[in-house]
Amino acid sequence: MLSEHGLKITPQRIAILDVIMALNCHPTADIICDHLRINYPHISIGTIYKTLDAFLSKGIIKKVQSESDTARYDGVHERHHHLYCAETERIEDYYDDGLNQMVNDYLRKKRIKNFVMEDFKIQITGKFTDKTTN
Amino acid sequence: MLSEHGLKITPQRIAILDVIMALNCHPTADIICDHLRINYPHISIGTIYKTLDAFLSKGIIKKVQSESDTARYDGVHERHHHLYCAETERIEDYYDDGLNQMVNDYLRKKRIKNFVMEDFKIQITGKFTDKTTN
DNA sequence: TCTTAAATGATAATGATTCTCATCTAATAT
DNA sequence: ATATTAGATGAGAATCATTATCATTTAAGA
Repeated sequence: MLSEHGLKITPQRIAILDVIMALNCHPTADIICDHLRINYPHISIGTIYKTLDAFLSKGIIKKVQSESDTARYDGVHERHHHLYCAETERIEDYYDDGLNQMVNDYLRKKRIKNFVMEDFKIQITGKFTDKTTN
Repeated sequence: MLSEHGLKITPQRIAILDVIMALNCHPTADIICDHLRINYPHISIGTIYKTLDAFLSKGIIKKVQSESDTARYDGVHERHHHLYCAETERIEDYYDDGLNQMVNDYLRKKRIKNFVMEDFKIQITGKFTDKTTN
């Protein structure tokens, strides 16, 4: 996966990618760091940020769009949207192919003036009625 | 508007609200500060942040969801979505009642498990083909 | 194995946002 | 109109996330 994108393979990068894929929540850099330190006590937070940037620019991960001040990352590639509770900052993935197609068709046909659409994301805000598992 | 929400009316708050409504882009706290300083050279950036927070908690303004590190604010109340170019960080409002209704109907009918929807927002990412006016 | 460009780690620097606290002021009661 | 007071302001310090610096180390190809 790393070499596919022309990134040098290092133990740190493998570990970081593993953690993001294993935690399939939407972790902050600090949360990623906490998990890495278990097996990798000396990894530097700077390295984590630089690696996350490298992954972002290659499209291996995405930043989650949110209103909060600390960045959160997402390793899921399939097209999906987010359920978001402003109160608790909890974010869950929402998969819905029917919704994707419907909105995609609509926007493609619409042809927005002065804009070429590449992608879209829906944030569905509200309240969760169950408990977190993380 | 301020008294409706139980906020004390001060010249600073009036000025801040005026600036947000006048600039109908999606300004950062710093940009708001720059504009305020023209008529209000002594206003403190701390006051601006505190006032923006007060406005947010009353629902007078909204934070824009984005991937960037600096918060941007939005004073528009009608339901709308955002056109966003990652490269230039430009954000434009996108109004589309047909889209609103279609997605709203779909999601209401769907009844997402363990979640009560309150609202949704669509970020349409891509590239602008014209020049900014700001 | 050698070479080298790139990655890492430690730490300093930056920039946005929040906090503190003494002073001031809007709103209400007098 | 004046006094009272809870809440707002301004200036600056403090915090937190993120980025930059730079000496050292390492992956990858020759």
